[in-house]
Amino acid sequence: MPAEDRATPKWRPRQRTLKSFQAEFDFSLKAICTRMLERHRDTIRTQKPHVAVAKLMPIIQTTLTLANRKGFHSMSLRDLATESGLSMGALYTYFDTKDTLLMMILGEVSSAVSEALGSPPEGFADNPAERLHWLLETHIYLTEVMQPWFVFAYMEAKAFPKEGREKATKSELLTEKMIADALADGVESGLFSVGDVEFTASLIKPLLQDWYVKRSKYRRRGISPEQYVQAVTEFVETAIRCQSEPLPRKRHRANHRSETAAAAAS
Amino acid sequence: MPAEDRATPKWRPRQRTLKSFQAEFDFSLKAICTRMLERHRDTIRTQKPHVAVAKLMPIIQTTLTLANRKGFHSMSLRDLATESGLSMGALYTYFDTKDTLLMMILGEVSSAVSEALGSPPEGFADNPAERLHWLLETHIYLTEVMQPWFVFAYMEAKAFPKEGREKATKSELLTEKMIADALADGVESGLFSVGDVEFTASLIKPLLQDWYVKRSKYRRRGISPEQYVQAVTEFVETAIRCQSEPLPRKRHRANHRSETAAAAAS
DNA sequence: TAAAAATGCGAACGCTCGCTCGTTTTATGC
DNA sequence: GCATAAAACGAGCGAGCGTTCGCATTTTTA
Repeated sequence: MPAEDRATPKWRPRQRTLKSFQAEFDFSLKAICTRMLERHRDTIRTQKPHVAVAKLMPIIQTTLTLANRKGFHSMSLRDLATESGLSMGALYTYFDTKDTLLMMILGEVSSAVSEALGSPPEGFADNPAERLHWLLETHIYLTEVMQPWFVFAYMEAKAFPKEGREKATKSELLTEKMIADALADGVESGLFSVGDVEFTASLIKPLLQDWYVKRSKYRRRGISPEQYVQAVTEFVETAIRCQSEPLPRKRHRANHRSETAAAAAS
Repeated sequence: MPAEDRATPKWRPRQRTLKSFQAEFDFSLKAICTRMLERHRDTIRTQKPHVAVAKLMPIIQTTLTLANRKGFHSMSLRDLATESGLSMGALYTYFDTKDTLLMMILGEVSSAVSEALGSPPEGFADNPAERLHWLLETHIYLTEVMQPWFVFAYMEAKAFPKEGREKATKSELLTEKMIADALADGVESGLFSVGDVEFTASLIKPLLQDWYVKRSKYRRRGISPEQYVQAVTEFVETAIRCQSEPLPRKRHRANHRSETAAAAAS
């Protein structure tokens, strides 16, 4: 039951959906593993690209599954070999160290963040609310598509070599900075009423993280990515909206409060 | 610079502080280890209570430090023995298994949650806003006082034996349920405007978790627990407030928006 | 102060880990 | 269809893990 189906008063702009995001970016396992191969031609000893990608896919897939279940450290390479249908020796043609495997995954996560969030559509200069909405929306759709990757990065980053921690931290701060910038924009143009934009940005961030860290909770409740986008946007906008004037936004529906209520009630 | 010191218009109610929370509950390391000993007299082989508590303290302290740095699994008992100033053998008079050590810590966390959040002051029946405020405040102060414990529970719970996971999950759901109840109360009395109370509660939760999971971030920014309480309360209340009538609350200051702005700006 | 109880100690054990390497199997080119 | 290169294999290595246990040391008791 997509939100678009219900009766709506008057005018309804086209909402960006998970599907439209997926049409825009290719974050499929295959695509990611292809990029991964390109970035690690030096450590991956397999010559033929199509063979390498074909084997990388189950390796990475299984790694994410096992590591997210028990922790990366607790996942033994023997388990990984068995589950992914390879031998111990074969694994080592795709990485030279268990830590390298970790870094390969972290690298794809942070580059995915840069790619998806790094190039916002133009024309946001005069519309901070829409810019903020785009940020939240894009982040949620990205982490939806790459959920196990982001959980992995979130849970394992701190435990590991310095380089990995820095990569994760930098990626996190980038997101927070972008939110803060959008907020600052809105404050400047008098649309938002925010005391400390950076502090507020750091309150918004956990709302985005919860979507992938606690994904199963929302799945259990039947909350779709689109519904989550709407709820978070609304929650945030209501909290930061300048009381004196309402927030006009092209893409947003008029009577949004009661509507989310209906959408959210499973 | 506590909030109480600044000039304030007219009437100012006494705000609950971290200090007043600490006066109410004893969640010092010593107190927790004492409770821990009582709960595990069967597995702790040391006879004299004061000896047991005296040794438990460095053991637990070190465990939290090392596990939060590298992960519980990656922390070896040899490291733990060295850092806590005991021998391998001595460790095993305080727990019979590494997993037991984990469970002992998880147990204290979940019982601390029950104790602190389980008995709200009376007189909230007719004031949902204050009830919600009390919940957020208490949770934030509790996790401030026991920060390493909560980080430990948050990061390690999923990786470990079924019993541990269930304990953590149950504790989490309890908190969420309490928030949802307070929200439902507010909706019923017309003070809050919330579509799905459970969904909204699950959006509020990550705001509470962020305080201890990302504690260093807020420390770096010079945000005090009191400031965080105020910011989160405000953020949430603004988002859920029923537009038609304002939220009257005994303990809240009048001009709170601009004030938080000042407080939050380091 | 000597006997007894409580506690601390750390080498040793069995096991699993990440990782290597000589061999076997599969794919490619002529 | 054979020679050669590419890839997969899996037993074996040393290291480090959690855990044990007999004995040394400290503390209490009488």
